[in-house]
Amino acid sequence: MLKLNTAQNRTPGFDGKRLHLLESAARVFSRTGYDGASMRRIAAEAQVSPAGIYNYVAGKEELLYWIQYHTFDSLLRSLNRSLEGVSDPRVRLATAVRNHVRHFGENMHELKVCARELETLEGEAYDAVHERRRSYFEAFHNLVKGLQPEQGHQPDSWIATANLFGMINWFYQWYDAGRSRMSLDDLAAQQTALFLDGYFASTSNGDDGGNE
Amino acid sequence: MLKLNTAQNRTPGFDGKRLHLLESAARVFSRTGYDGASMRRIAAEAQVSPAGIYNYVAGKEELLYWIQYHTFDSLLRSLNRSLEGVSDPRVRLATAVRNHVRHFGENMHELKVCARELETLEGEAYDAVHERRRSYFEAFHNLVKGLQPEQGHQPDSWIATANLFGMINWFYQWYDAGRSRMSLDDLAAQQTALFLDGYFASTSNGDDGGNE
DNA sequence: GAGGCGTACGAACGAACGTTCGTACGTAAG
DNA sequence: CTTACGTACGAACGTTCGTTCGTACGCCTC
Repeated sequence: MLKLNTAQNRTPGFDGKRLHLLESAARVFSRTGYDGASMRRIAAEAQVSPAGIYNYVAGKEELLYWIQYHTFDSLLRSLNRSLEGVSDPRVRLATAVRNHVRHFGENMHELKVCARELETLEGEAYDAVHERRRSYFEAFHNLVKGLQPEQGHQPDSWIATANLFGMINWFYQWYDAGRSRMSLDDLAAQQTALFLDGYFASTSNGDDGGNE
Repeated sequence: MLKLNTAQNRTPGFDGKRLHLLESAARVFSRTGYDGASMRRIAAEAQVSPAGIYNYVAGKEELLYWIQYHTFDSLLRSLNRSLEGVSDPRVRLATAVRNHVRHFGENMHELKVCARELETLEGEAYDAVHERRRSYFEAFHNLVKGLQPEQGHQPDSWIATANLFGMINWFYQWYDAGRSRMSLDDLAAQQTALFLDGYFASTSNGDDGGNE
């Protein structure tokens, strides 16, 4: 199961075409869901014949796998990059949330697929994506734990992180990038403030809650 | 489209059997998604023949419709019931969250379907469910707005409510009722405290943030 | 017993699914 | 020019889908 399309003799432009195919698939998946999306529709979206898809991926399953793996991997990568040189715990968390929300806004289709089809893959493919996802969550969990260096043990930090993930993942359900008057950065700041200081403090202050 | 199974001469037990069918369908939908669920599997889960389903509903679409409509409707009903006689704004919000989380825990399948298949239905069916969903959200929005009676206008209360919904809706992704050491009520209290006072205040206090 | 109706199911329908096969075209190496 | 190979597609495969049809059984009313 899940025989990946291994490296072989390729034509220049192969990678670019496969990337284009993955983007098209992500669009269709985000619109109709994984099961509701047909290879024929994906092919039409990518302007290829249905059979032509199989020159670039081994099957429908691998399309979803690459989309999810690439998304979590690049999320994690850009997170680590944006955290470089930032030391204040509150600012670090704010940076992470901003990175997440920006990534969401710019790759709405991919992340929608990642949020909705978490349990679709099975076996090795699921495990591989799960590992990246877990790493990303752990990164956030560490940021949350880092908020309180004075306390040795914080039993609820895991659940607090899970709730934070709820806020920053659920917003794809209601946020419309083109139509909203609020920018992605403003939204991220508000979510950070809400998590750190709660609704009262984050709204009675004019700013985002005091992160430097 | 969406011709509902109108009231006709029924046998006693008809409603009970249909309810049982809806519960079976909700289980299958929550396991494999709407598109991934086949009528044959739903029939097997309900211990009926595939053709027998059509004695109780007009089709697959109506199964999802009834599940979603009934879920939001009973959520809204139990919310209003549990708010009776509660006046303190913070306690009202805590009550609403507790009601939501309890309902989630007791009807995991149905609410999972409601969270994941929000955009599956179309036309009149979607509109009917959407109206119930909107009413439920508005109820929460009013509770949030009620937290600050002294301020006339709170522009971000809508977004804050949406973020609160993120917390209390996303937890089906990680909460395992049977395996978690935290009760549903404790979780609800923690989520309320997190929303009201933020991570610092809600965890440095030992209690749930001061409700009652 | 005869008739009507609600309920149940096996069989079958056309449609759509993911995927494979055979073939054709274009290009780079021999 | 010939050969080899990556790329592309139309056609077709077997399977599964949601749904319908015809029929049979059980129960109530005459």
